[in-house]
Amino acid sequence: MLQITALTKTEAENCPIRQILSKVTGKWQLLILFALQDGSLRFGALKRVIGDITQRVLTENLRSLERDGYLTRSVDPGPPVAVHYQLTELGRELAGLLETLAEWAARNHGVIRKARQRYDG
Amino acid sequence: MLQITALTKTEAENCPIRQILSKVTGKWQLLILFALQDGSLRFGALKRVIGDITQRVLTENLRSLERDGYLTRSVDPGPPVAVHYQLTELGRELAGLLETLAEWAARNHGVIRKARQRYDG
DNA sequence: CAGTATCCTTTACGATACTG
DNA sequence: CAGTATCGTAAAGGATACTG
Repeated sequence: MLQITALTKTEAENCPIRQILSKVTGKWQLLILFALQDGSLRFGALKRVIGDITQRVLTENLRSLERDGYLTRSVDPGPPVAVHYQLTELGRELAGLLETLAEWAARNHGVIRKARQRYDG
Repeated sequence: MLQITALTKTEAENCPIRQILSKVTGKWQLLILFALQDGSLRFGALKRVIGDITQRVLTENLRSLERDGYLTRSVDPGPPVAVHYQLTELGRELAGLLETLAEWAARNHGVIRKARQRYDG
């Protein structure tokens, strides 16, 4: 098992596990992976499914996920052009793990909300 | 299952699952949970174990995790004072799930690094 | 349709100094 | 020892306008 704590600043920057986990960080990557679990989607559809993401941010996050190999981007030159995004096997694996996390969150959100109220009071 | 996509901006802000997952977001919460998995630690020890976190940021993140009920803070008034942080059952559950994720990252970081090189080239 | 470009705000984080 | 206070930086994100 690789070490991810007790690291100096430069070690931490080069830690591959931290780099990967930092991708799950951020509001959007997880939601994008979820949205693509049922099959490929075009840019516009993806934007509608997620709902509250801007075009610029969606593009940014798609590029980042594509770079790491979680999804593929394929252009069907029209006109009009149609760009399809689809999870890779790696992306499906990660999406599955994150879904476990989301299900846990769904089961426990009541408890957590109460904890917050207690702390704030 | 609660819905976490296709939400308006205000729905998203009130989505309990998104709120919980946003806690895993950020560089530090996950590392703090990991550091406390083997038992309680004092503030200073926790800081040393993580290595590259500042005092201010550690405090901030500990308060946030305490607020959600993932850990408890107990003060042993000295002098000198000693403050112990310890995972709750909820915290241990979350830490376990995140460890699964970290192990997956450890197994796949080679593949991901290669994907990045291909994309950048 | 699927983006870019620009500008702005917010949030996280870092560095350093100080304190009961 | 375990913080708080203050200041500054950087990255993420939001809003809006424009384009092949």
